[in-house]
Amino acid sequence: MNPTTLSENTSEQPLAQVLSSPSFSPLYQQIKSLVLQSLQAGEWKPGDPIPSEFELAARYKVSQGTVRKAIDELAKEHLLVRRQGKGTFVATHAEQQVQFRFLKLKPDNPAAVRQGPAERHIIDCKKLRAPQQVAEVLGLRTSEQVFQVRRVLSFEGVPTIFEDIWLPGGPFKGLTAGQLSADTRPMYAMFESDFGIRMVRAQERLRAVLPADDVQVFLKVSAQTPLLKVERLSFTYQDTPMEWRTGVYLTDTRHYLNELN
Amino acid sequence: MNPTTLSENTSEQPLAQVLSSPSFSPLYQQIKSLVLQSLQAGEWKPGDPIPSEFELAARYKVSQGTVRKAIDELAKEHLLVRRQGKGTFVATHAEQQVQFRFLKLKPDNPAAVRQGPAERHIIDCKKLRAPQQVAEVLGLRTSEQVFQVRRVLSFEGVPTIFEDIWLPGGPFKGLTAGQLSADTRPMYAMFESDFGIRMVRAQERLRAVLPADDVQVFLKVSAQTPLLKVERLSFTYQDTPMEWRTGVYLTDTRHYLNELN
DNA sequence: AGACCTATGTCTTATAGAAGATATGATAGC
DNA sequence: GCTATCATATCTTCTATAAGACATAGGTCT
Repeated sequence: MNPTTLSENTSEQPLAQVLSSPSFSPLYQQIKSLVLQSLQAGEWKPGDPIPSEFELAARYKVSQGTVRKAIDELAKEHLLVRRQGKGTFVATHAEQQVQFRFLKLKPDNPAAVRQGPAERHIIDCKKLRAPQQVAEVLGLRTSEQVFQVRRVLSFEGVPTIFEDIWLPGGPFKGLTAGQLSADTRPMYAMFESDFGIRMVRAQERLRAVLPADDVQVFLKVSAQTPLLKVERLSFTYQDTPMEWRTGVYLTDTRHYLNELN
Repeated sequence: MNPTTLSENTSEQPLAQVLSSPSFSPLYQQIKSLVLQSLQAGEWKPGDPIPSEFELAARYKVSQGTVRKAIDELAKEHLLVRRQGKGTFVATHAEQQVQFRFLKLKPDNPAAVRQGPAERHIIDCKKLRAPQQVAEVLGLRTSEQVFQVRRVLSFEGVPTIFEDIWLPGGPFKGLTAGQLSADTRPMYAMFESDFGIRMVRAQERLRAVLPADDVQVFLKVSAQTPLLKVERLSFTYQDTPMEWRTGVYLTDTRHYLNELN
């Protein structure tokens, strides 16, 4: 027997990969992958507790410490949340008041304004064939359907963000404008509960631009107002791109905050 | 005996903090702090190896595994670099070709241009009393001296970045314009080798602006060209602010890349 | 309500072997 | 005698396992 990779419940053996196997990865990394698969398969849903470390250890036939290291990493990536004395839970966007997980636009003077939730206004929600560029970034064919959602976010009545959101038609089958308007939760929370899609990571490209004609109208700004353009590609499990979003932010009284290390 | 915190070499006891102590932190966190202190004190200089895990374990009177966990975290924060079979080394900006650790301005089309190093041009380097705002962010008094460095970075001959850099006069005593021009390494590498100052983390605030008059000249752009303004506050060990930098980036053929998770 | 038990995650210690890097010494060939 | 090569030893980090002490949360029994 020569298990270079770890599948579930194969034999009674400790399931340690053989030495100098062609492509080596530590045991705890393999466990991490297996847990990730269960996560993606929906075996445990957001908010649910996953089995205890000892149960998982028995299931994968490794020690509890190895499971722990795998879970440690998943917890650091915010895919799982540990609660001492209770268990380990699948992370969810719905629960916490992290209003917008990826939105990092902060008021310049936090003390002056009380940061209420943003007011949201859906402009439209259309279903259409994927334009060339959208198909490319989302890994679709141009023959496939996508949703296009356009909306404006306002803070204290001031229109501040205009967003153009593209979603693949398959996974988001049944999405409607009404649903988008009615839901008061963050958009990613709705993706999770209504479509079972959890965004895991994202990549943003920032630049400074001047507003296009329609943006001038939506944000009520002149053609000379510089705006922060944010192109965001969001990924779900397994690094599958699931959302392509381009937004323009008004940054006269707010800024995009970024922590580096 | 009731050691709630861990100091070096106190007694022969295992040095575990007492239970339910008022402010509790795990042992490995305390070790981490101690290592951090040695790092800051310059006991081990950038590039140097630190003592082996067993040596540190003996020194702090804890087990090797605890030291390991402390070092794990420091390595994840890029303060230390582990090399299997060789040892653990103090991270340095000098070595790697990570040309600019915090600079995330990437060409839109990486394939088209071969990304050579940026050409640097120092405009001036002055020593003056800290202006109000600079004093505030750097935690100085307005009576204290600071250096102001202004420079332009160009890519393939195109002036792309104009930066205004403020450094506290004390730690950077002796800095000259000539030194800045002569050094071909990244600026943070010079800070490290010449002044023993290592930037550990930074915070950036981004917004879109139109160029001021002088910026128009330096970057050769019109008054209507939108620019990405980046205000960066960099911290050294112990979260001490050590550099205040405001830059404007030309983002017509480049973008600021950000990874979120 | 209070005392107690149990299940869970957390922190520390300990042991063992694997793997990479380096130094040392023996040996073979010239 | 000198040098090149190989084997070995030793030091390092890396991975896996195991065990005990403890904190926290929930339930149960009195």
